[in-house]
Amino acid sequence: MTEATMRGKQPSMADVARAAGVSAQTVSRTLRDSPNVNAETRRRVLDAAEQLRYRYNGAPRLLSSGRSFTLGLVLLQAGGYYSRSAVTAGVEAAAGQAGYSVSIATLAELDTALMEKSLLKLSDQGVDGIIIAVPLISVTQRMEDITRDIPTVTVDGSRTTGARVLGIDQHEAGRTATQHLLDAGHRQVWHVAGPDEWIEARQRRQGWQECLAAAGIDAPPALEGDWSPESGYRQGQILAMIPEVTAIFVASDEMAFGVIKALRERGRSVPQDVSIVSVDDIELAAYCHPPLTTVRQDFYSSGAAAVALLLGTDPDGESLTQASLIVRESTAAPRSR
Amino acid sequence: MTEATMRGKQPSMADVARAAGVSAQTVSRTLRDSPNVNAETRRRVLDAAEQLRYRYNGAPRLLSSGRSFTLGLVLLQAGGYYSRSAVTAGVEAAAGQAGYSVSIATLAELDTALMEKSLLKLSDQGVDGIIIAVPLISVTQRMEDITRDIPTVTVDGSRTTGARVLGIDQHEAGRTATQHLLDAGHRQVWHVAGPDEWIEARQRRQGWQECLAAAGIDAPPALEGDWSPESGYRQGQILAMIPEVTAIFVASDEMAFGVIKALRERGRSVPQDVSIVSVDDIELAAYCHPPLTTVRQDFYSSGAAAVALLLGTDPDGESLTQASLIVRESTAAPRSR
DNA sequence: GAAGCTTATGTTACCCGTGCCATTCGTAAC
DNA sequence: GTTACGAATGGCACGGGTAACATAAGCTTC
Repeated sequence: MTEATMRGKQPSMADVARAAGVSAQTVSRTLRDSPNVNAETRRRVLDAAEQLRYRYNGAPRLLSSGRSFTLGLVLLQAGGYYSRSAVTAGVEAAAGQAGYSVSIATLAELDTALMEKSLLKLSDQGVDGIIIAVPLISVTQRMEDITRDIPTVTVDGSRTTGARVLGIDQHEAGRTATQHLLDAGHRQVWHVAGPDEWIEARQRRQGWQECLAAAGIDAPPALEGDWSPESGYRQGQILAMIPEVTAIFVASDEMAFGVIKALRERGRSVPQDVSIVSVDDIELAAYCHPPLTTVRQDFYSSGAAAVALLLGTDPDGESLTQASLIVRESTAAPRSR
Repeated sequence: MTEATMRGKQPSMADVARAAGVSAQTVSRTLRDSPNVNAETRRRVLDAAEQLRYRYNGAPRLLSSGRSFTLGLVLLQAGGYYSRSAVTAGVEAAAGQAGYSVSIATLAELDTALMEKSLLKLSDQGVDGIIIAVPLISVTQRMEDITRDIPTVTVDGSRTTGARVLGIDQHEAGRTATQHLLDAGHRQVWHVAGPDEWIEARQRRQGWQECLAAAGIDAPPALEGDWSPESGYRQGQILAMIPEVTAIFVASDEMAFGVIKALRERGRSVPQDVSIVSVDDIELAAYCHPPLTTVRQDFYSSGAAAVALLLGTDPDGESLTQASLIVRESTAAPRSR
């Protein structure tokens, strides 16, 4: 970068202090709403600051007090575009509300070294807290170190010693989806799961198993995708070849798109031949054919909740938004035989 | 094992300097890859840094040199989830490559005041550059001030005096899509455009008009959505009632989902009755029914290109990735009458 | 061998809020 | 009247890199 980012020199607290006829310290106190400032003095300071277009500068504070008012957010680059965006928006909104900025670190793939690197990078930036929205495949010593030193929340349910955990109850989502299919009259429910490293995926699968077990049904083997529609398509091709399959619980909407495409190509229509329930309720779920019956996840809120948990804003702790079933047209009673 | 490794105190450059028997300045030079450092000295410094687990601290640099090695990214919260994620990923990857961090600011909606607030916030953080990925509805003085002081790139084509502009040629996308429909034999092409504030939307519309004009066809009035599938659905309901409509160019995949749903509900099938071409090639475009013919946009690359432009990494300037037509099954020849 | 240049390294001031302590003043308590 | 105390404010050192300048060698060149 040839052109150094030469900002015209901004006024400092000292400038404001001079203009207001007080000391820099008083300016600092005024701007931080310290109680011991005379109302008249405060007014003079604020006027001067306004006059000079004074902009607060966080860097020295980070130097002297160690607080940056920045939160770090770790995301996975591939897949789950919708949920990623929504979580980000929720985090950023809640953080902004509390006067914090958000610095992001995206992982090209799930890899311990990359994760370490991202955490180090955030740590180097002096972030006051970290939100990890990807699964921790394996926790290294260095990761432990960082998450012990910096308050951390993981929103996918994996944990280190230090990190607190926030998660929508994914068992519930799995049970809800499966039960809906059983209620419709299906005798068996198949499952296309997410990657086993993701706790969300594991919990949804467990919820599915529990629900089947409660109904006295032996669960068939689960198929595993990677959240992408393409992986759903591949697993769907397999399921399409099994005549007994009449109901499938797919662990994400995006994979469900792929499953439906595969079924259609094999001449099995949804929901007449096969019913599908998935999870997420992405925006497009209502606009595909057939519109997806799905368990809604409120990603925006969980992002916001993660921030609240991190900053201690929300003393209630885990006020998790419940997953709710949205019934559309991808589910129906099985064809009577 | 020194006391510096105890919790709390991070070692500073001075600590490293002491351990390596050099001055702090030499440590600084070594870590910044300054050329004027003896190989032997460099080794000693790096060894000492390694030994002490030295972590670089960016705050003082921001103080003394005004450089934060952080870039700001302004995004719109709603809609366009896919493109937003992809742009973010591209920006973050390219920035990370160059040693920069990315700080995000999401706008709840397109609003001048919110935009100003976001820019101010980024400016306060001392970002070295800003990437604006939303349209500037109207440019205020304060926005001008900030974008003059801080290098800025807008990726949607809108501009301030200071900002440089990076944009995929959206005229071309509009022409390509429209021409494809004309080539298939359609005599008229309708259009569902994006919001007029977005330069992308305007350019796509212009491309469509130009293409029709070149073929000697009077363009019908364009309908306008807001990028959301829901808005596509509403406009689709209107188009479905017009018997002569046989071909529609939709300004985004997500709106196309809505248009197709509306057409289907009115008994008009795609592509037998109506052909659809859209823009973006989001991941799900290939997995809906019918799979969308669409003009691919490489958001990831444009995010990366924005960073390159900002940092001057890419001297070629605007090395824009071309938009390319992906033909799937939402287009066909019109029914012969 | 002295001037002139390059390379390697050190010294010092500075960036700008904030923590800590000192100071002043007014007032309540004894 | 003197002590005690809180409120309001100022003074100053500090944090950890970095720019700018200074210094000390090593090497050319005539």
